[in-house]
Amino acid sequence: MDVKLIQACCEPVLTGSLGIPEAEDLADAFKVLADPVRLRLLSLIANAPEGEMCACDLVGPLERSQPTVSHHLSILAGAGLLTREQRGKWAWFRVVPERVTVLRDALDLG
Amino acid sequence: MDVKLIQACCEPVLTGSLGIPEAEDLADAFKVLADPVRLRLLSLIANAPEGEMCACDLVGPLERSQPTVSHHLSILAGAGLLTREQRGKWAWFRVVPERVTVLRDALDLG
DNA sequence: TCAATACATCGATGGCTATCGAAATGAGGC
DNA sequence: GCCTCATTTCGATAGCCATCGATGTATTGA
Repeated sequence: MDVKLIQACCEPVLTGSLGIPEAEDLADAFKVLADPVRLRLLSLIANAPEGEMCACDLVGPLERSQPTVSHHLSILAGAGLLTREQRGKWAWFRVVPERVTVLRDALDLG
Repeated sequence: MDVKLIQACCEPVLTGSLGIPEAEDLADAFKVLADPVRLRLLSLIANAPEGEMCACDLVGPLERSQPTVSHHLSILAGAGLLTREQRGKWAWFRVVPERVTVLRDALDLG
């Protein structure tokens, strides 16, 4: 995947005319959300007790191989939807709600 | 594409634990938005003078072939994001804002 | 009835991506 | 310096999807 940082780029889709580059950026951003494994990763991490989770505890619930989970975590982090913090040999992830808000705002109505 | 009707299915991603089927439905819905041509179609139609546009006036601005535009219009209509009305030999499309809202709500924060 | 226009469908193709096993990287502990 | 464990990266594969040309269908007007 084309892991590009999600940024506010434009008026909401329905209230302003969307240029070609803006449409491509937005489409890339939605592409990150267009996978059930990534949506569940976001959900699991956002609802974790301390708002964070270790990668080691994410493989089980998702029923995917460890490399696959790592792949999706890296896409989410690359888009800025997750932060990654290394503590010893474990990697801990947190959701960045502001990034989700950017996408939500793109769907605002006039 | 798996053109499935977009429906409110679940708690927002970040405030409730997302089950497997709900995650798949949501991912399918975001997949519809994850294409620059479809985003520009939504934008063009939503910002048209009367809130509607004829398919014949959409091919030009998009710089895609007529079959390709027709393909994307059918995916958007299948997802319920557009309505299609046939008038004589022309097909007119309108945005259904409530469907967009369903996706926006899925991105609400706790 | 015929030609022209608008749009959808079909079939094929090229590119992208999710997935996995295997190998590499890197951090702790002994 | 080794060994182990967590994680990432690599290479390969299978399936999906955007795209287009060609064709089919329907409507309008001459």
